[in-house]
Amino acid sequence: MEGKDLRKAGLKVTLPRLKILEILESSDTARHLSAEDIYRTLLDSNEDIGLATVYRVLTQFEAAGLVTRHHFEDGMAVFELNQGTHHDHIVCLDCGRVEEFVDSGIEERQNAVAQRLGFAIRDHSLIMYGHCRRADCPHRGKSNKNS
Amino acid sequence: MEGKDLRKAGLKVTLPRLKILEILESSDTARHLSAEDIYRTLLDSNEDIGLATVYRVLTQFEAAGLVTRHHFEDGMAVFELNQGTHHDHIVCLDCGRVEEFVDSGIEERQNAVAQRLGFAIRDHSLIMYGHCRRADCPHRGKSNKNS
DNA sequence: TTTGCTGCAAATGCTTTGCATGTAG
DNA sequence: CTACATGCAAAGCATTTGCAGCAAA
Repeated sequence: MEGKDLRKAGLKVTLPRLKILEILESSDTARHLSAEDIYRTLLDSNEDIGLATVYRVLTQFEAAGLVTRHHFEDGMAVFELNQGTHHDHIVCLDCGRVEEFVDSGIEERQNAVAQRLGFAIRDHSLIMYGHCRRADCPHRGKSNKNS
Repeated sequence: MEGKDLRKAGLKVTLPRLKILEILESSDTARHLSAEDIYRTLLDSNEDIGLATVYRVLTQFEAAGLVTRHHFEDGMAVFELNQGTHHDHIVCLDCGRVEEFVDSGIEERQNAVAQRLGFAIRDHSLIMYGHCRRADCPHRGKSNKNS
């Protein structure tokens, strides 16, 4: 299936890469996984894949444009499958849930600002942090991520 | 002078803290320093202050609201003296220069988005990365910071 | 077969911490 | 004098890398 994507990226189609791709695809709700998250998921699936490989594969995927790496405030990097559409993020400080959004107005004004300051923008990152109002969000003060 | 700020923050007025505060204040152009930057500046001033202390002091300053910690893409954290006014950042990928800006339109739309998604925003971070067009900016591919 | 991939363990780089000493209040 | 600060060295954590063995094409 998505072995094609790997080929196109100049990467051999191997089990670790397919598995990791699969995990990134299947995580519908919280599609923003750290290397550790993915590693643990692999262990749970009885896959014998090392953490170093997870990092290597994710780095390669990033270089190939398959995934994007984000640095949220907690330090640990999270990876997200690229679906072509650009979007920004809003992170719940209580439950760690991540929502995505696009606001064309924000995008426009960003470009205007960049132009005014004489910058040729190559990339940008907008992340808002706050408290969501979902019923299942535990307001425990400290964030507890991964489901 | 700013010993007051320290007192108000519940921190004893010590040489390391004053010196670090001073360094953060005096860096007019590139006011976004990493712990290492500050440490080296201290060494250059023949101050005998350990790197661990720099980190401890900066962390305390952050907790006290005196400085803000930013995580730009290169991983290393940078610290900026808080001057009350909120602003976002645009970073040059070539020379590492950081410009600050505020766009009320962006702020407004951010709030609108947050409200629409049911989030109570506590904080946000908008950073743009690009190439500036300054004469003294070396387009050397890799970023070379500190003056 | 040949090149590239993997696992493991060791190394890295930034940041934090334990502990004995020093110093502000 | 007492509590908090500091310096140093060692620890911690996420991430990267070296290397010998393995697997895809």
